[in-house]
Amino acid sequence: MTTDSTKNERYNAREAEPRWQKAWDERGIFATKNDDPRPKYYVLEMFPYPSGRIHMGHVRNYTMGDVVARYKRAMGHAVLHPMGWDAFGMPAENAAMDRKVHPKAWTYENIATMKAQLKSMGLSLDWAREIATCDPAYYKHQQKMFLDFLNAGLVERKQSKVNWDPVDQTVLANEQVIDGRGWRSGAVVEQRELTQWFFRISDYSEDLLNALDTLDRWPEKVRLMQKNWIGRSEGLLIRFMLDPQTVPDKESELEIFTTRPDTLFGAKFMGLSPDHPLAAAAARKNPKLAAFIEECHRKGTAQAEIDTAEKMGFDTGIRAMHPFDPGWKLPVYVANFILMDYGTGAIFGCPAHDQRDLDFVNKYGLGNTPVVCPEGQDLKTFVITNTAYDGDGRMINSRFLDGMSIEQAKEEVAKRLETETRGNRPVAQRQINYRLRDWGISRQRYWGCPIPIIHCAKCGVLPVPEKDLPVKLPEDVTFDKPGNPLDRHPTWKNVKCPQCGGDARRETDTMDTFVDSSWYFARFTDPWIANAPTDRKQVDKWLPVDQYIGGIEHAILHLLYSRFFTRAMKKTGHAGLDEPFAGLFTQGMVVHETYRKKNGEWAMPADVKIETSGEARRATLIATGEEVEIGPIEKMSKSKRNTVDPDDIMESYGADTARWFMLSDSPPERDVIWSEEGVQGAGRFVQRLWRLVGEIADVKAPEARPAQFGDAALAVRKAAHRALANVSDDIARLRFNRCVAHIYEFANALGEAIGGIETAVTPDLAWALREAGDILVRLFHPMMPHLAEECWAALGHKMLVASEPWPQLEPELLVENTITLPVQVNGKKRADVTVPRDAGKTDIEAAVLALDAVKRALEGKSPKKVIVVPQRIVNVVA
RNA sequence: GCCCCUGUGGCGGAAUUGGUAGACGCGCCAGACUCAAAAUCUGGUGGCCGCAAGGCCGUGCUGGUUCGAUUCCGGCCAGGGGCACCA
Repeated sequence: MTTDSTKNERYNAREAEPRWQKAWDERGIFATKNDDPRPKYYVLEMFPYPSGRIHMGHVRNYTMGDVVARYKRAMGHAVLHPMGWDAFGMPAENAAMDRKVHPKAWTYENIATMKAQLKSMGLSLDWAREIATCDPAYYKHQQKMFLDFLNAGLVERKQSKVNWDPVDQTVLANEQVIDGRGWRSGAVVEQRELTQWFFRISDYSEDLLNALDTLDRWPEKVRLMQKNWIGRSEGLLIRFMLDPQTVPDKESELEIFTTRPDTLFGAKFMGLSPDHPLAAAAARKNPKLAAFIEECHRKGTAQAEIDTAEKMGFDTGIRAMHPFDPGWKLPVYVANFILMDYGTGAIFGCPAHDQRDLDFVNKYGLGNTPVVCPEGQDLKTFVITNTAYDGDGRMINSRFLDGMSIEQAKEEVAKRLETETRGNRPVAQRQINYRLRDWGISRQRYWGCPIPIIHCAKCGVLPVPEKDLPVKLPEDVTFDKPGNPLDRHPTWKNVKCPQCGGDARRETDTMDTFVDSSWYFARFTDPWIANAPTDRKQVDKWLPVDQYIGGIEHAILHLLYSRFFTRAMKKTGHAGLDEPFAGLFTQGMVVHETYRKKNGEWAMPADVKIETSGEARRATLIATGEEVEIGPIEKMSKSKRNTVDPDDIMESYGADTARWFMLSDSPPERDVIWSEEGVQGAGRFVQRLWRLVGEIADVKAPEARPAQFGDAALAVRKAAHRALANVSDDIARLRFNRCVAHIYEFANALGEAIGGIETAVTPDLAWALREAGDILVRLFHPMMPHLAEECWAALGHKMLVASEPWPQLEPELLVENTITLPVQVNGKKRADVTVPRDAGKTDIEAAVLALDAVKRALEGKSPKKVIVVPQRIVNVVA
């Protein structure tokens, strides 16, 4: 079939894409109305930090979200698909220090650049709802909620140990301490006790853990990570009496937490955290102990040190009495491996069944007694030397517990000790402990949301009165000195006490930026409301987010904080639900080959040319022709220079090609390898679709639907509706790589159908081809929206395909009249058999046994059994 | 150390969840068009044997369950991720 030569023009993405973006903008078709009566669908991608330019990870993330948004819109939903900026944070301050630009100017310039980049991707976003967390119109509400949380008992001020950088004069997060040194200054980090603000997330430990089971549209992996992070363990709090002759001051007992009360008869020592009050009390009388505790404090910030740190202890001289035998005295050690903020900061050590305790006793010669014996183990040969036994078994060497299982022994110990009282209190009680700690939100930083608190020498710590909100960041600050610019601002921090009117001081700490991102999804539902953080009507309407999409790196912190924050908002009346994200999808990274020059420097993909001959690939620098080594495929990063700039791809191939390639091949949860060949393949397909649609547009079809369809026409219609069914199902399940494959298949089938036309097109086939063309364009529209508009127009439609409904499936076209079943003999495929769709088992069996291939495979033997699985397979067992 | 995931052609991956292994794409090979190139189109492409028809082998390794296993169960190997002195 020949085509008009004018239709042979290539599709020009660079010209077409801005044109269609403008058309969408002018018609405002992506603006969401809060009074839209259709069923709601809220799709959200994790909003970006305005670092400067978008990267390929953003392209992947936002493409996926956009496919879902466009699909749901076509399915008749009122879709909320907003975008904003996680705009507070350290990089802006670093830029201020390095380049003398104000953080605010730097941030807003980046936002402008990145917004233009996102717009060039053709995303169907409602930009009218755009928010930036550094805007006082946003953080004012965050301050209001902080005060509400404070009133509701969800915020607390307490002392805590922090990593302190003495050069930059700021607190560092654990991730910012590298090998014991500050990541910016390189100074040795100190441990300091500071008074900080905390959100009481640990009050919700149990709820946050239990509710994970209700999040059935979250990846199992993320739920598991959160479960481990919350870290629930059941155990027993036991009060040990101390030997009065050995105790300093008025201490008389020591409370410990254990999950293994069954091993109580294997105890060899008691351990105290260096921060334990009893350790401090003992140190007051013992300078050597005090020195040891000091030594412990100096170490222990750097991860590497903790990994390799030797178990060290110091005998306090105090002796504890065994709860079941007052005559049995246990030495009380201060030990460097015991944490103050878990349990009670004190343990009893059972070396035979705990590796750390074993390492400890082996160093100090305290010995061990096994009390759990593995099933089938000979008691006489059961000795623990260097490896503790933490498996199952029977109790031994344990008096009244002997012979019991671990579970029985735990229960027996708990029962005995919780019914025994001392000073009107039970000696032991059951307790559930969580690893999750309260969320410290104080940062000694400028570029963050100010904590709305005033410190008055007379009246104490006071909230800023609501009428004075927002507490705005002053803009006249300097970054020439280390430390927090707010702290040395001449006027900002000096205020009058709202209670007594005397001189008072503002809180100069700002909030952790994770606070900003813990509620932005709620603000999107009505970003205009000025007198409250949220409009309850809109929050109730739109939340939870139906589909949240982002990187796995946020599996714990951001997602856990948001879950807590939503609960806190519920308690203070700002929201009505517990779980903000009904569906979560974590996408994989974008990775790329690395290229290394002879001198060891990395080369950028854009500067490298790849040649292939046979199976060998060779990379050379375009500029000089120097051969570079092709290295392993790694996450795109500045350090390895294996990044590809989205702008370059948009420029040379267009947004649709980039979007299509991002969705092809790799399943969305896995890493995708960005390759030049892959992009070219996607670009080829864009042109192929354009030609194919051009050919269909040339077909003269009757207005009316024909009453009858011939074989060729029916085949086209079946291919179209099968593709429709498959693609719909796969988009709904976010299996974009399969959508892509099905669209390829469909385009291949259509291409063959048109190529097979020899003379004139019959009216029924012409009609079927036009129908198939319309379906094809609407199917790929969510992935390649600009090309789809261009094709839709070429097919003669006047409306935008972006506001067209999804095609109607005709299910009867999915049903075949005859089916071809594979035929196995003894489990090996030998033939196919084609039978009517509703053929009975006996008919199929007869047809199968008549096949030559089956007779041959049976070698004259008669079959023992014929298994016929309807619609699936036939297996002949000889 | 504890917990979890993954392993299929040269490559990315598919397989209706126990029923034809390798869809679709990339790459490669051959051909058509062209003075040539680009672009495009056609055919081939897991391995081995065979002119062919066809046969044998094949989803990390190794056992098992089953008429039938990439899929389920046991053991091992390899790679990746999370937590990490949490008592």
